[in-house]
Amino acid sequence: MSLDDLPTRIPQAGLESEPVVRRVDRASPQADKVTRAEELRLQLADEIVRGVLAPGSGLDETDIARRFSVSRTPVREALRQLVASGLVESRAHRGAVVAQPSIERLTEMFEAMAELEALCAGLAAERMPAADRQKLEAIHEELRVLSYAGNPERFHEVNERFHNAIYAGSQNGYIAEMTLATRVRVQPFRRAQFRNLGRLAKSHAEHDRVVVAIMRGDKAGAAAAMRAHIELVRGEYELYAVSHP
Amino acid sequence: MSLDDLPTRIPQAGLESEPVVRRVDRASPQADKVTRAEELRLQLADEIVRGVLAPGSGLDETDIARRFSVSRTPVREALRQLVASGLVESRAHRGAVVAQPSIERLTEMFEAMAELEALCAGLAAERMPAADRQKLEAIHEELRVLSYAGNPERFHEVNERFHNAIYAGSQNGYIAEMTLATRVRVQPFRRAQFRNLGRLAKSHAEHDRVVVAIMRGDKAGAAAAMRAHIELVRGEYELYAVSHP
DNA sequence: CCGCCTCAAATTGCATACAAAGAGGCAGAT
DNA sequence: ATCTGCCTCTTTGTATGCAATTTGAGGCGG
Repeated sequence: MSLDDLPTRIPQAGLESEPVVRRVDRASPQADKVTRAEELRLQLADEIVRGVLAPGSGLDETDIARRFSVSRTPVREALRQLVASGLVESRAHRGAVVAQPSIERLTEMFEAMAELEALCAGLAAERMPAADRQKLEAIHEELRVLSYAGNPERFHEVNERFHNAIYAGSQNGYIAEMTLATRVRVQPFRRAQFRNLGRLAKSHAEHDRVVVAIMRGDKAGAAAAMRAHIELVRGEYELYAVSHP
Repeated sequence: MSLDDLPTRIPQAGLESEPVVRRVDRASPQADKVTRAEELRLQLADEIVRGVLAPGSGLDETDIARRFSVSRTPVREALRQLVASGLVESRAHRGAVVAQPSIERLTEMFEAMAELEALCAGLAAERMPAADRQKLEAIHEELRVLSYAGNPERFHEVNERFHNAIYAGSQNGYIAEMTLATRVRVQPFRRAQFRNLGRLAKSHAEHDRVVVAIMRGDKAGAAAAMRAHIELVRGEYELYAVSHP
């Protein structure tokens, strides 16, 4: 899977509850798979990540098939892929549900995310091409402005571009994908992230230390700053208390 | 997926070319899914990892279905999961093949593996329970003996137990799974690893530095030693030169 | 009164039939 | 002779029907 395949910043679907598969017509060069299973996978992943489908929700194959006007076959394939990606859990003959990791598991995922993001930041400090460093600074500046404007929605969007830029800066697509995948899997549990506006400015200040270290080529500093950032961010989250059977 | 689900050390299938799905009757507590798709997934993953199915080999759905005496449906589901796990690549209407990453991609995967293993080793140095440390030392000792005996087959098996023990020592299942998954994905390209027996002793010496650091609780030392080990190991591999379309 | 066993309903797993999309070959034109 | 366009054939994608398994409820026995 490429970085852009993951459903992190899929265009807002609005509030249309039309039970129709939304065409994912992006201008990407390699026109993607146009199979129903693939569209379903993206659609369902999007809904899970955006919280439309809450963790623990049942994913009845027949229901979903009816909802999207397809047969159960592509639904099953989409669900299988979502299981493999970690967004969905299923047991044989017992149905599938949106993944609902235990608190311990979530803690592990956050720790992994901190380490992976720190790794990316450190590698970026060493290797990021000058042009990309400038772009990173531009995004960082954009975030500064947005932190004043106080638009959590838009801040969240640009914030993801910021982190993605650092993943790419690692110059290692495999690590970048792992990191993004982890971010995506944690996403459903960080819905309330930028609710309080004070967080925006704090976040920007933390970012600043990361950016400065990367610009300096300070590998250890960038990694440490990013690790600290993620750990602080983690503290702000409302981790849904989930009980596990 | 749990650590044990991954097909790293699946019991030898021998040379029986019987086209019958082998029952995976392990004594694990939670009896696994017994669906044909799941058995196929394990079987195919095993064959890919063991090199029976070489990178680039075509995976014809109908052929596989005939070979295992099942319909195409479970075959398709197994293939989809393998695609998601990275062992198989497929394009719509064009079939699936055993993943054949480019040299650049393989290099990325090795770097990721080095970093992940180093992370695990560092965390293990900090957190590993005393009992598990003793088990690690026991495995390490076992490897020492095997490095004299000069049995590459068995050495490889115990070597995996060694690394798995360190993954587990991180006390972070998510990171452990990522690391193992990466190791599995690289596996098809490191077949010739322990061909020359001199490598066994060298490998044990490198392990020794890792173990000593972990026992000391020396996080940075353990990480550095493991990173060095993986990078040395990487140098020994014959990376299949693959051309990419 | 509690627990176990049996049975039925619902849901997933699998098989088969059909549709659609690429790939390759052949023919005709340049 | 070569290139291009069409046609066919192979392979994958989808739909639908049937089989198998789980699970809950109800009855029977202790």
